[in-house]
Amino acid sequence: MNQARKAGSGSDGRTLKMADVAKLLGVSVATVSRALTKPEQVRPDLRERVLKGVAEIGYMPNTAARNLRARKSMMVLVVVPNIANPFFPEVVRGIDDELGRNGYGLIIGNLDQQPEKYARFLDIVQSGQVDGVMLLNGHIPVHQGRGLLDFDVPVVAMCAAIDAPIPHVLVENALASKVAVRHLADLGHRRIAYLSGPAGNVVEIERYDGFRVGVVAAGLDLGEQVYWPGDYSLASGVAAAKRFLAGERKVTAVYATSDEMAIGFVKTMHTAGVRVPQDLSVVGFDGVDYADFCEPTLTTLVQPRHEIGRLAAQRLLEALSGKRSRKLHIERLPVRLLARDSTAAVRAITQEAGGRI
Amino acid sequence: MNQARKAGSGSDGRTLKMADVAKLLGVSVATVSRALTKPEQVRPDLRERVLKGVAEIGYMPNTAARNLRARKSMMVLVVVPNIANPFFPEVVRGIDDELGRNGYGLIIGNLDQQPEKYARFLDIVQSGQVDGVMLLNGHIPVHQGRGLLDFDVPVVAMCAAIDAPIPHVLVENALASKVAVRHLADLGHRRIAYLSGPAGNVVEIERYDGFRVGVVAAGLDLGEQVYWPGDYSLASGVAAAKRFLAGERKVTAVYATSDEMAIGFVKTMHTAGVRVPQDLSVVGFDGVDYADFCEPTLTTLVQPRHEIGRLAAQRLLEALSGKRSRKLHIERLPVRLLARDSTAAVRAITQEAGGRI
DNA sequence: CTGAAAGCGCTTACAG
DNA sequence: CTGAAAGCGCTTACAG
Repeated sequence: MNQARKAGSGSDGRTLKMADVAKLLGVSVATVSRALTKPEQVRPDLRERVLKGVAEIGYMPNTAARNLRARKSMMVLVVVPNIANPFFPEVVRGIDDELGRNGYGLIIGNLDQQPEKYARFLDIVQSGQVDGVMLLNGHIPVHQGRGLLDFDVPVVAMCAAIDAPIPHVLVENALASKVAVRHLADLGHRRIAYLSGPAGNVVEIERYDGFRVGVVAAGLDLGEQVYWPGDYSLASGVAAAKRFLAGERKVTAVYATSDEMAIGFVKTMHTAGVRVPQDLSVVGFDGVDYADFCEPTLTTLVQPRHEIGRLAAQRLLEALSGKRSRKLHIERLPVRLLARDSTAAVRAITQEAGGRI
Repeated sequence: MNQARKAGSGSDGRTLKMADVAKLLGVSVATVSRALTKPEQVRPDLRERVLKGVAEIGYMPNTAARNLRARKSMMVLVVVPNIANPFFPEVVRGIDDELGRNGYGLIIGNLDQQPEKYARFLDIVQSGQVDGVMLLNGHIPVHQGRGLLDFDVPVVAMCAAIDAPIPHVLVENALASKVAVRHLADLGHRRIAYLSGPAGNVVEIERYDGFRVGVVAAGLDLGEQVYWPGDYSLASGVAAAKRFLAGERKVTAVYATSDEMAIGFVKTMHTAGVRVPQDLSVVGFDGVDYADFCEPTLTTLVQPRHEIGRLAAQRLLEALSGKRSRKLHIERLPVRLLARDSTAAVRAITQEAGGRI
């Protein structure tokens, strides 16, 4: 027999349970359990002996049994609108860092634009598989009369606001828009198109409001700015570009409220022979990685994605430990303008056109 | 009291358990359990009555209790090297589609280049939290003497080969390289640089082997081709570009074995004033989304990411149902060349240089 | 501080 | 086909 013994299993190959470990160490099951979960309740010398024995044996408690008895799962459900959107993974990493440090695991619920998935998320909550929920999707999961808030779990929202009395971690959307307008105005732009997010979306409302405030603050004429409808998607950026190309071209700059839209817009412009930033300056929003791969590299408003996740996870942990209940509590993180190559001064642009490369 | 009653809870607010439901419906707990998990064992009329009652009450069985008793979790661990790499989310979606259809959930283990995370993954397996494991990371998780294969769970590998007797779902790497070389040779390129993956990596070996076979098959001189070391990362593409710029420039085309490397390479070239495809053609590998956002859009070998995930999940399901045991079994999916703007004919290029835009 | 025992909420032989 | 009962592997009052 040169086959290695299975880790944490007896000579009969069966997985060891706590009773086996207790017998092996000559203590009670309760003592093993306490040494593992409430070490301060066991006398130091005994505790060390048990812990050392457990490590040597390679024992690991059964999660289902522990969860059943302790009535908690040490798992959190993270609802993401679309995991393929490059914005979210970094937020999830922030969540994972903070939650993992505290012993919690993640179940990622990828909504994938399929609202019928809400049913499964609610099942996960109702069946006790998670102790808390983090919503990045802007909505309370609801399905056939059942709603997430009907269950007794802590919930926090992030990235997108939700009309419910729960803690939120958002960014300074209005301020970010002001900064974008200021950046463009400083470059001499007087007429800017605002490429919007989905109508009715709270984040969108904040950004548009900030845009108008920024326009006034920069001394531009509100009546000369243009509003283009969009929905954050690449496709809506492409659509906006096509409408722009087909109509009068009064603006010299575009402020797109997502990088995806900005990139779809720029690509379509280039295909049509309109150059960015020579003919048109473009500002994006989010700071996704590929905003630095495209050409020109995209000037954008960088959201602190990791920090958003980390802070929201912290708020959930507070709720899990009973320190915080369900009530509206909005925190805002700052957004940073990262000026790259998609924005340039209005006049210099016209002169230098074609002078590059 | 206009507060809605909590779903699946009694008038006292306590969560309903199966015994409560059974009493409410006037049947035994066993019957409720069977109606839910083994409906064919219950007489149709009774079954319907129970199922209807369960739905009306809004009852959902406790997962921990079910897992403990049934000795399974209906969860699968998916080990991903780096979830922020845009290649993986689509593979994970393929897995999720197939596994979800069969009632399994996913725990995503993001390795994030931190091998110490293997310890946590092993804990997840050893504590019975998952029934199977899918490895996209090219390695068997090992930590301090414990190894994944020491546990009695089905394991399948995908995307990257692993030196262990388990099912694999890979792509036609060698063939893909041949196709890339053929594409470049058809455009008139005679000297190609091969930008490699990590040395020793089985997938890399296959791709390089296919490259050499393709060179010979296309009638090119093996001795005139160039090998550049890389590791699939954006940074290694940038590094290769810098070395290329600093040395003799003998090649007219580059075959990068990842899109990340290709994009890093092209960006660095452009910054230095070398144009793609006018001065140099570039082929990538993977078919990530942003290969279509960069400029020029990247000619690349598209991997069937969703299908890789789906097929591998299917193999795991077979193993979970006992139809398949742990043994080496490699399946290969085809890779498709998607010709875009980063490759062009050698002669036409030189003539047209600068003629664009 | 430690141990014996109850019990978390299910599933599944077993008996009828 | 249905039900009564054992038991999955832990944690946690409770007693000492």
